[in-house]
Amino acid sequence: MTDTLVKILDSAERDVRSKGFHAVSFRDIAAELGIKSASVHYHFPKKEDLGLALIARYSDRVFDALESKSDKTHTPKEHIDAMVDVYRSALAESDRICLCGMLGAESAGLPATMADAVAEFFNKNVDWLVERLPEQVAIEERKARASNIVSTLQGSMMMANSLGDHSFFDQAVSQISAG
Amino acid sequence: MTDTLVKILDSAERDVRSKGFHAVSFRDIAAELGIKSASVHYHFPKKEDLGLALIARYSDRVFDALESKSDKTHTPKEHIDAMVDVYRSALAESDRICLCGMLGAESAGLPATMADAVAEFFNKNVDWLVERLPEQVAIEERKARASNIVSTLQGSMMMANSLGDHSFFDQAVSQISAG
DNA sequence: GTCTATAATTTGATAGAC
DNA sequence: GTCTATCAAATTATAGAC
Repeated sequence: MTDTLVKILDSAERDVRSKGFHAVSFRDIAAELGIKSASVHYHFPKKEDLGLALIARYSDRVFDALESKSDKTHTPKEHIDAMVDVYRSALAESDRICLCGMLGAESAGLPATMADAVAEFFNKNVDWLVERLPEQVAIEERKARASNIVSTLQGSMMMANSLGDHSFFDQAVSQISAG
Repeated sequence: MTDTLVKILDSAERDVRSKGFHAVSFRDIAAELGIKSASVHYHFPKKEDLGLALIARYSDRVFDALESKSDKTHTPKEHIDAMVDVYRSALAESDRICLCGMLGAESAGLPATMADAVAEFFNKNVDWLVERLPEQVAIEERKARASNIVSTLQGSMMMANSLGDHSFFDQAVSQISAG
């Protein structure tokens, strides 16, 4: 059976991804698991500890999925498609936006350690793409294309969520060029 | 001199756009103006009232700026550039993301009236572009392009904010095609 | 319109029993 | 590891004086 720590992270991730970090309380999380808030504090003494654990786990999951989906692929187009699929799945499976999309918006109101971890997630996303875009394209152009793609994925997730229409995501990302 | 109501809206907008709706309190806003929270409640009895007023004012400002910037322009490219400029100015002048970008992320944790107003803002943004893209392009394709552009603007604002680098926005939106 | 005062609730967090 | 109990602070919101 799943242990409490994982259940706490699962519940907290759901809550943060739908309402934001400040709108989620230890009591909310505890109540969802049928335990007390003091038990949540046992696993994560400070809210910041919980936030950092959420970001670390989420980032690992995204990059594991990226490696897995692009395992046997080689072309830039296939790598772009892999990232689009990872984001699409994140939206479809949870009906929620990206954890770091939420925290990136709230950035200025978060502990600096969390804001830094979120920024690192974004940099890693862009870098992952830059390394897989066509070599013959100038590095500055590759950076621009990668920045554009990750921005589009983040923005379309947020808007699809707000509009209550997942097809908005597909519509918006359909315009991402093969580069 | 500016009256209190406008000062409240200005202060609240700054706070919500940097930390999120739930992270902002009536006391925060009052303290910034050197008044008491009860005085803020006089102008906006419920927090929801304040939120709705913020969205209405922000939306009006954006569409006024769009009309103004695209006043004497005619081509689709000029209209796209106008919208990019409006978003760039919103980021540059405030060092903050779009109010509705923040609230769209927090959507599920907001009063339904606010979530609906935010969704309407996004729909109006997309529609504004759809009406200005080339007529000869099929309507579905125009919708996809418009959705892509607004998504990219929202996403790149959020990421530029998280990364503390406004040039990220310029890099990402430089890829928006003239269509 | 702004204030003081306060109610009712929620929050992050801790001490200590089991 | 989970609980009860509790705290200090913060939150939305209201009543009523000025």
